[in-house]
Amino acid sequence: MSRNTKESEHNLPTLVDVAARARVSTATVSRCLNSPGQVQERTRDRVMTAVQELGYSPNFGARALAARRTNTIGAIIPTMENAIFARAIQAFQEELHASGVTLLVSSSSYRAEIEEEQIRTLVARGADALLLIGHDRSPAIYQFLENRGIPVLISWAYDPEVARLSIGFDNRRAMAGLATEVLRQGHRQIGIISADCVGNDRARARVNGVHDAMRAQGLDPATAHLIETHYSIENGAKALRHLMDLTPRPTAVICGNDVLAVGAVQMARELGLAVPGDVSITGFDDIELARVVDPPLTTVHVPHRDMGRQAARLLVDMVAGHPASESVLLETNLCLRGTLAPPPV
Amino acid sequence: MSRNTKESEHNLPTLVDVAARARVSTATVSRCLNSPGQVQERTRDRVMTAVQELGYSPNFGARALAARRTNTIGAIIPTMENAIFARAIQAFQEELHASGVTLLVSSSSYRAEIEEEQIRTLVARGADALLLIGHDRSPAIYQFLENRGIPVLISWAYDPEVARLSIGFDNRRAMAGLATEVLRQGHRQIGIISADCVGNDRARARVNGVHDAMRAQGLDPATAHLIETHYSIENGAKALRHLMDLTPRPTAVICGNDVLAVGAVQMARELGLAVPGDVSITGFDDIELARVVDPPLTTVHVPHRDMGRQAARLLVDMVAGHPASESVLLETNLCLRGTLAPPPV
DNA sequence: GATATCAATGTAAGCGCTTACATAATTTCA
DNA sequence: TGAAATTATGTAAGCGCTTACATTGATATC
Repeated sequence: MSRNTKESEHNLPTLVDVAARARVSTATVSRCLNSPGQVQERTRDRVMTAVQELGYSPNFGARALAARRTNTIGAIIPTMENAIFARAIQAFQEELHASGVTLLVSSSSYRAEIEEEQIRTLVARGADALLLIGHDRSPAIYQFLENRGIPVLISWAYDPEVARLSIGFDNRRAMAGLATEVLRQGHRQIGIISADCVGNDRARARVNGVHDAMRAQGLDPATAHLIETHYSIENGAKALRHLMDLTPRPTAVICGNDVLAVGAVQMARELGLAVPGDVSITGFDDIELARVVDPPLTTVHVPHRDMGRQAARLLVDMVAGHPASESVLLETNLCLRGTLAPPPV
Repeated sequence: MSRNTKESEHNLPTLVDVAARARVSTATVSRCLNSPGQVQERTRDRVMTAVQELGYSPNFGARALAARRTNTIGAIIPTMENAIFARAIQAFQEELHASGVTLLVSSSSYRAEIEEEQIRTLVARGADALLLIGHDRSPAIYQFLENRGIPVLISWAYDPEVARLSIGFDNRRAMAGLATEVLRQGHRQIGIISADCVGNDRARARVNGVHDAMRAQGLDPATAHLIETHYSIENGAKALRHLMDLTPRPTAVICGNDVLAVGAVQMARELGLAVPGDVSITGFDDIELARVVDPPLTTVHVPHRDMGRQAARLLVDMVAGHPASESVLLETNLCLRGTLAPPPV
């Protein structure tokens, strides 16, 4: 590229310009900006005036290059379109902001290869640490992060089996709790609508949770009909229609999240089935939708906002060299609402 | 900071390391990475092997500094917690990704001063262009962006009065259309629940739209009771309760968005009022919630996803030096659903 | 009054990369 | 076969900042 050639070249003011205008060295300007205490008030005023007059603002790349840190934390979530991530990330960002840290977010559309690419991009951009969702990803990428010394915090999952530092809830146990309640109410024919379990440890754990509960009641998990699909209201609806065509027909449908469950509830209504009279339906997450749908959804409440906030604090500490000694387990609680009742007689 | 002193110092491989290992110059490595065509296959293989073996990945800051561009576009939205922004941003990102551009998003919590700070941060980080929501912001910040030669696209708004390039819909006209329908059905006592109009041109335009429709029917806009509040289901509910205490009581409540409207519908139910039998309620945006609530919300459909996608294309063109010649107007359409009916007799 | 101490500022060496320009190696063609 | 044209690679000068270390000048201490 030709330099200083294009007419459109915008020559932004640099530290040197500010220094010249304020009649000080670049070092002094830099100090004014980074540790104002070190410089005399008279000088500082002069510098700040020059900064104002020139409309100077520091170049992040240069700063990162010279200082070797960015005060930036990256997060990669599967999608912004699910309120749970939006909510957690919002809290995460607010908390980071309070610590003077900038957040870089990307979403991977639940695609592993996109996520990997984004991890590399964020690292290249100098993210000091990363927040990721769930454990499932290639060892290579974990190795990459380790080589680079980038602290990583896994969220949305708490799995005692995995050593990696994480903050989250026990998806399996939480779902087992809900399923136990479903069984307690007398259901024996169970349908499950889940996200794709491959590469999604949270989804898998939730399905396993249902199976655990069944086994505990002496039921064969294999009798639960499982449908895997992408998270969306529409897919939840389709899956329910499919389940309702089965013989014997499930009297309770346990969904991997609220979005699927809402779709299921709507389809049930469309099919002329009463919820929970003809079929019980449960969700997971407790998003706003859950209370808006009629009847309100029986689901598992997950403290998303709290998770986001705490994750921010943990990561800031990790960057500062004080990693938490162990993973953080958050509690979920059952929200028994209108969509669950005993099976029809 | 002491260099090479801390034991924890992670010395990442640099271009120089790769060059040494592949026995070529740094220029060649750089070329392999940026314009592989320029380098002979044999050499390239050697370089790529070295890159692999060292686990090299380029330093973004250094690259931006040297190349003077970042292939990054920034976006600032009011909040991630409203599905409309999440949805648009998702589409925006997908489209940018296809053009090899990285997206940096922040959310400002609807606070002007936070937004300004974030604009400066994004610019300092080298964003090649910016996507912003709505027109309302200080002239100083527009000046700042102009000085820096940063292309800006305003979204969510199309206001023929404003010269700035934008993509969006005519909030005022769209809301006037909905309000006209409300009036046509016979409502004369109107309540309005809006977001805070100060600093929010979209909210203001929507309120004005209602007023326009009233004037067109020979009604005095001052008779419409306006409540301004933050967007949330809860606030929508509170506002409705307030409106229902008024004498004369509004027979129709026009809400600034679906979130408020959903809150209003729920509160109506709580108060034992039938919707739309006792009171009609309308929203704006057509988010998923609108169809989930019972009865489904009469609202205005806005093509969020489409707006995000097109915004990405426009911005990529702007960065490439081909700015669109004029703002893009997107069409909205009325969704007449269950919450609107003639007033009780 | 000379010296030690301290605060304020300046000097200049990089940080890791891209790219204009120089040079070397290869191909083309008279 | 040799000069010209073409292609592949190397050299080195920055990009805009931070910061270790050097310098200066003022104040405190003997």
